[in-house]
Amino acid sequence: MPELPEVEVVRSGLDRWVSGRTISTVQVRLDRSVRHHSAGPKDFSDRLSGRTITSVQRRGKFLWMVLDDEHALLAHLGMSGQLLMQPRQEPDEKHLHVRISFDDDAPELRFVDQRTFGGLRVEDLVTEPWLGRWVPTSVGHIAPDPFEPGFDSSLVARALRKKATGIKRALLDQGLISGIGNIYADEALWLARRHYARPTGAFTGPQVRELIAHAQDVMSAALAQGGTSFDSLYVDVNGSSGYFDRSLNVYGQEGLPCQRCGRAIVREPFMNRSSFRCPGCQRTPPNAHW
DNA sequence: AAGAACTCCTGGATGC
DNA sequence: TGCATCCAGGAGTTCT
Repeated sequence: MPELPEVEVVRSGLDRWVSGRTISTVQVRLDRSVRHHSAGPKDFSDRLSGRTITSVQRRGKFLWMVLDDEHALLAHLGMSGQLLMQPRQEPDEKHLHVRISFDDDAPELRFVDQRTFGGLRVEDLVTEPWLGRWVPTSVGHIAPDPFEPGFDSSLVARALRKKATGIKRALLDQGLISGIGNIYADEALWLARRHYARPTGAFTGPQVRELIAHAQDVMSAALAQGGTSFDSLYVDVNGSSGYFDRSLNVYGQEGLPCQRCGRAIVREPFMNRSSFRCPGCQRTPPNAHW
């Protein structure tokens, strides 16, 4: 499941493969994959034909290709989305939903997505309120991620402490800080020895900043691993595969001993999914906000 | 209006 | 063995 590090691997790969190239035709094979493009699949294709991609950018888990007409092709990978560079003669993947062809002989760009939570859309660019950065319309409410120049953890801490909710809900709130998903939230909380239901209001500013620093650390480590294996035609999303086994301390580790205290990691229902924590070093706080 | 719940989806894993 | 159920979860939508 792509979170910030996995999306960044895709972004950097795409930047190398598609920047400067001109789109010839776009084939939408599954309308659902462009469902957020309000004007429909035909308009989606029409707006891309003839456009040249100037750069590939990212905020949190959103990535977009800036076009030469001041619009952007925005992509979100959802749970299982992949953006692949494939030679034209390569057989279609089972879940190939959108094919973007270029006016040259180099590989085409394919959007492949088994669970179809991801999608593509063409949007205007707008100025967002935190850094004044030029982003696609629907990214306008997504807060800066910890790797952006100008990211201000003090600002995040102030906003977060004002929320009436639990700390993990806040970490997952892309309007507060973006890029963090279920995996890295659990890992950052373990590193900071915090329970996921600790109320945001119980945190001091420095405690929030420490937690954010841990999130940065774990995502940097993941990015370092995902980045190493990427040097082929294949712009992949499973940067998680190598990372999963080696470095995760709590996520998916139910029943295994905590690397700090030896207590068995527990899995608990949370927001219709799961939270993993060590019952020894991440104690349930008073006034827990589930 | 903020915060929480619900919803979308597929296929591998699990249970009987 | 085969069928049914569970489970993964990002973010837009709907609810309270």
